[in-house]
Amino acid sequence: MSEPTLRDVARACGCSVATVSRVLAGTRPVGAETTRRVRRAAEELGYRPNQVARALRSRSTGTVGLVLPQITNPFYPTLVRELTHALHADARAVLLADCDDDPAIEASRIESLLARQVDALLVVPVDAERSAEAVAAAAARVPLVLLDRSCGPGVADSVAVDNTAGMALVLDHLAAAGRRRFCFIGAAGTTSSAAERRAAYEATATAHDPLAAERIELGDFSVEWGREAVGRLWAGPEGTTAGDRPDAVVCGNDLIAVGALQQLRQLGIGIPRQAAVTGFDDIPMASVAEPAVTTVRQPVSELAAEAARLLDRRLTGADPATAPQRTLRLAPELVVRASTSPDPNSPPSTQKAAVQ
Amino acid sequence: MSEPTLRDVARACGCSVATVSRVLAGTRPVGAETTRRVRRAAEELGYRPNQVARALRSRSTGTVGLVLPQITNPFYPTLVRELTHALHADARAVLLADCDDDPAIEASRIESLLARQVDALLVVPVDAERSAEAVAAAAARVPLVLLDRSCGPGVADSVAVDNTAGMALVLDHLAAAGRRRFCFIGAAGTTSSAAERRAAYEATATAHDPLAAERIELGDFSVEWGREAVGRLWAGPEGTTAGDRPDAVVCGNDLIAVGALQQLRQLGIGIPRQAAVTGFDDIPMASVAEPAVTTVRQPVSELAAEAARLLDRRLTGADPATAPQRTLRLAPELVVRASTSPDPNSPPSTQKAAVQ
DNA sequence: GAGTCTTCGGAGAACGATTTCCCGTCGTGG
DNA sequence: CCACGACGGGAAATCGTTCTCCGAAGACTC
Repeated sequence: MSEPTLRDVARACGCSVATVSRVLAGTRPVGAETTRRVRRAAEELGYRPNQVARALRSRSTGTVGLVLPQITNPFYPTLVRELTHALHADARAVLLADCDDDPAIEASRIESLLARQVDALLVVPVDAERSAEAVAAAAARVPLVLLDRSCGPGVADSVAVDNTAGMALVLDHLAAAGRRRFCFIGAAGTTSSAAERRAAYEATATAHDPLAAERIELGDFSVEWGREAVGRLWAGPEGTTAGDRPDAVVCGNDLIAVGALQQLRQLGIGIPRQAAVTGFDDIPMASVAEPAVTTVRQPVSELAAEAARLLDRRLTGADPATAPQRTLRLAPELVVRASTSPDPNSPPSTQKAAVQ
Repeated sequence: MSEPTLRDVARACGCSVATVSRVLAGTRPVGAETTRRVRRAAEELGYRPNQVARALRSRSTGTVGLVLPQITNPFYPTLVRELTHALHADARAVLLADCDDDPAIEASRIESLLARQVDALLVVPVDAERSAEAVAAAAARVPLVLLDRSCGPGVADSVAVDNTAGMALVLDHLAAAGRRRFCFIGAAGTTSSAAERRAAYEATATAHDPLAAERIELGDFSVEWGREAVGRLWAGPEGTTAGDRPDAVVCGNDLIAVGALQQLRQLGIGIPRQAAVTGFDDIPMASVAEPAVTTVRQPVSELAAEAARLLDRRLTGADPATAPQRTLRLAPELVVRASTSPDPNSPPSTQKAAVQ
């Protein structure tokens, strides 16, 4: 009736559970004839090892928790895909938790995953500050890798794109195309990617345009905010002449860029003639917007592969706990599309950031 | 050092593990004074029940497997979000598996989830035919709910949108707007949503346009295919005059519609003046395309809620195995946008399909 | 030929919770 | 005064593996 167990197989082939376990797990050599008998019996009964029992005994579930701020952010599906495939290849399963961008939910999800005895956690923290406590507590209990965003220094291993380099690619590209009056639409809050991109913009753009730091609008990573922010920037101080308007709208991510684009078009601003627009992440939407958005592509596969590698080191490595923490910064790539390029017919070109 | 167990708590408060378990699980009344002592000890030690041990003993992991064809299809993230939230509310965790649109991978993922003793499975099958065997085998072992797509009759409980009703909404809307020459770009293969939408198009469109069934292009659910298919349709037979071109391009989903839109614009076809374009699903991309795509919105929250409810009935319900299988069809909603509406300034309107 | 290895297999103790018995101790009614 | 039920609590079996001991038997060395 019910699922056959090791006992059933042992009974069927007339030997002990220990022997069956050894044959099936291959942990110790077993006589040829016995091996054959065990294999046959297991096959005939359709025996499948119970992973829960195995996990209890071996103190390892072969399961990794993946904690995301909001899976509906179009940047994450690809990441999830790459991660699950990488982890499945190591015979690990993925417990998924979505946090609805709320640090409190995030803390409770992490707690729940730990209670389920995950072997490790992959966390994209909601917020650098408000996630820090829960993440640090979790990192003290299991190997933990921060992904895409970080969360205070020295908390855990971390893999992310080099936001500063990415922003530099964008700004250099815009400057090379003759843009001189920059503005930035980003996300408020302390989310590390938001903060890093903002800081990189301030630092780099000021070199090209002394007033760049004064034209910064901060909201959240959404299409709606992109629209609203353009409204604010273009409402501007009274008496502003067209010549004072920004000619380059640098956005904190692609969602914002898409919103900005919509609003600019509605205001009758020619893209890219009167204003160039750039995004960040290279989500699918960026390439179907009209005009297609120039953006910074994150190396998602590498991100996932490195995260899996870091986990593996901690889980199977020589010195799991004592090994020094690693922080990896991956080089992004500029994807030039029609929203900044004067010639919409030229094929989109990409440019890799220098490897650091 | 290591995580405290029931034994540790029992030792700390001077009573037996049985008592501690009873207090914490609340399975049997325990004296007031003892209860207090146990609670304090548990609190002080920071005791957290080990879910793996609990699962082994109680034969229930509180875990549900979610099997998706391809999480990078923008329709799924919202579904995943709703599902995880609904299941977390029932104190269940979600093991996620992505199949890369491959029935073989799907079968192996399902097998792996079953070995991990999931209490139930939520499956969006890759293909109605080639997924049937693995899904049926799984359904025989645990409660299983098919989501969004089905997979042969009588295999398992199933919740999906009413594709036929959705297609009817689209076609009626187009006909009411005076469109007369329909064409359809869909997905080949036996995936149930692909097949149902295709069939519904054939049946319904023919009523408005006798030639509708002759203008069908089948590929896959992607932007690229949308572009390519438009190329084919507009390449058409030699000598075709503009008056013979379709004036309505009905697409199997939004991705296809976006691709179609791009190609039509490139060909210089005015949207919606010369040709209307419609999609299906209402993914975020549909509303940011230019022009925004008229589409059929799937009731994703309801889909998730109903799936969770079906699972719950099987898991906690009166007669888990014997209860008759249920097939739910949810009513979709038409979202009219600029790709079919002559007046781009009028706010997008929505129209609910009649509840059946 | 006696002692020492090696090899193969079994018995049984974990792992950490739940749950079924069972045993005292009261209180109470006959 | 005794029997009986209710109640609080403990001992131990159980879930299905893994893994550590142990023992027996054959192979080898000196």
